Amino acid sequence: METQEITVKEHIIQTATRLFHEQGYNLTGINQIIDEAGVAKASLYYHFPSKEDLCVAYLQRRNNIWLAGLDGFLKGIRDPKQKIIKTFDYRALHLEKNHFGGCSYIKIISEIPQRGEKIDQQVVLQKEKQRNFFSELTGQIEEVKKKAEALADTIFLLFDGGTVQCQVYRDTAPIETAKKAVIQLLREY
Amino acid sequence: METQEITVKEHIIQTATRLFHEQGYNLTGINQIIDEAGVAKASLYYHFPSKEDLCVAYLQRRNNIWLAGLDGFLKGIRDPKQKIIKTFDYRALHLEKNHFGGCSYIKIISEIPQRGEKIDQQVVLQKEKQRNFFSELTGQIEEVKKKAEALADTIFLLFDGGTVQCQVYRDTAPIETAKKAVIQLLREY
DNA sequence: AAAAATGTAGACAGACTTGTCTACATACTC
DNA sequence: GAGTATGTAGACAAGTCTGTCTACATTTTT
Repeated sequence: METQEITVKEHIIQTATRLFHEQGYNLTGINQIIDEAGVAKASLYYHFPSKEDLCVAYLQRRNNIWLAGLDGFLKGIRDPKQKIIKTFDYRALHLEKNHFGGCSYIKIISEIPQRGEKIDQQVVLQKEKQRNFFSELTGQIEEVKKKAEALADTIFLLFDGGTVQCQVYRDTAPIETAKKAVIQLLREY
Repeated sequence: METQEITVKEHIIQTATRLFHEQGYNLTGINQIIDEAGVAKASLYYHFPSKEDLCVAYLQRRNNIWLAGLDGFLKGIRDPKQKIIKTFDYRALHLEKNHFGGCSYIKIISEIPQRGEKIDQQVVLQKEKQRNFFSELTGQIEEVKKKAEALADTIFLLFDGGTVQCQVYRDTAPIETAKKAVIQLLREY
């Protein structure tokens, strides 16, 4: 386990991530996951008590990877305004790479309507993390201090709006439009 | 048939609408629809060749009702800017009434990943109708003429962003924030 | 060397799914 | 009055689903 970097558990999550995102959660069966991952069913249920728990792990991991990748993409940029704008470029690349599958979190709560349960809680948690990313940056813009939270909210709306419309139209145009709107918004300060 | 206003077919669509929106498309079975509608299975398949076709009918009907209801809500308002702003108020009411279930079209393409098929085409069609609603109004704002399309795009981004975030947070706050951003945007002209 | 952790392979239960089919009833049109 | 359209009731096929279980293999830790 220490010798090979990728464990069976990790391999299961990676396969589940791909399938959940490409086909959706409800249309992806446990049997397909173990087939494509090349593992035994007992191995999946050894690491994850249920499909629901596997989904929670997928949601956590996905945002961690997104935020880490974004961090690398923004490396070297100091200006918080530029960081915000560049985040939309990263989003465009990410959406294209993921075949315009949309936002994992919005997708999953569209499939799983039971509110207050594990998956729902995880979605709210991860979306809050995404919002906080923007509000930390708007808080660093000197001229804006008092309106930092409201500005972050508006940027986050454009971010999610762009993401879901890219999903609908299978094109990066909406997120590019969102980026332009954000640039305009930041120019006011 | 002519005597009673609500036909069996209509009753099926209404029940499907409620269930598709509350539980999601994939988690709602044909059997549940006919049980709750109180109709026979053969009646459903008499009016709709398949579940997919029922879904298309649901998507069409839903936007027609939304746009008709919106039209009534905006009756008496002349100023296109005010119409746009009031649309966000109507959206808030609508989302609350529908228990923050989000946008039917974004939900359904999150569940059904097969692009290019009937349902997918219907989603793109209805989202285009929604976008056109805004672009017709921005086209009526005298001062803005040349930027009308770009302005409509930004408003539509805020509209969808607000809608999906209301779904995540089960609160009208995001669509209210979107409304404020739109007001700010329109003040520039 | 014994024990615990982690793995494979696949049968099985019980419940669900969409769509087809038979058999029959009612209502409206010609 | 015959024919068509629309309706009910429910069995059925053929497939899917999640999760449990048995039986056994390999690796790691104690």
